[in-house]
Amino acid sequence: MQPFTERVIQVIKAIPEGSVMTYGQIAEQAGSRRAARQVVRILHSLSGAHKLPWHRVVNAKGEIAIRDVESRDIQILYLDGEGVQVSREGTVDLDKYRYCPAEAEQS
DNA sequence: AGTGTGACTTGGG
DNA sequence: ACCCAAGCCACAC
Repeated sequence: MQPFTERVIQVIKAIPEGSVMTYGQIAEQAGSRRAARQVVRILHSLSGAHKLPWHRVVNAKGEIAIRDVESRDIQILYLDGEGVQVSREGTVDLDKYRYCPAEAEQS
C-alpha cells in the first residue's frame, strides 16, 4: 500500500462517531490538499474491504456524495444512528458535525 | 510512458 | 442560489 493511501485510511478511521469529514479535509490531513479525488478512488476500492467508516465522509457541501441510491440510504441510516441528523435530501450540517483533527489534538 | 478514472473542489457567470 | 468548466491528484491498466 502506498503511503498516501495508508494515510487516508488512517484519517478516515480516526473520524469519531457523530462526526463527518469532507473529502478535501481528508486529503489535506493525508498530506495532499488537492487529492480529494484520490480519496474518492480509495473509498471505491476499500468500501467493502477495510472496516472504514466511509459513511462519515461527505462532500464540501455536506451532502451525501455517493451516487448509488442503495448505498446512499445505508449511509444516511448509519449517520442517523450515530446522532448525525441527515435531511431528507441527504445533507448534514457541516458547521455542526464537521470533525476538525486540529481541535481534537488540543484536547 | 501514456491514458483513464472518480462518492471532489473551487471559482466565475 | 444554481449550474458549468476547469483544475487536481494518486493509482490502475
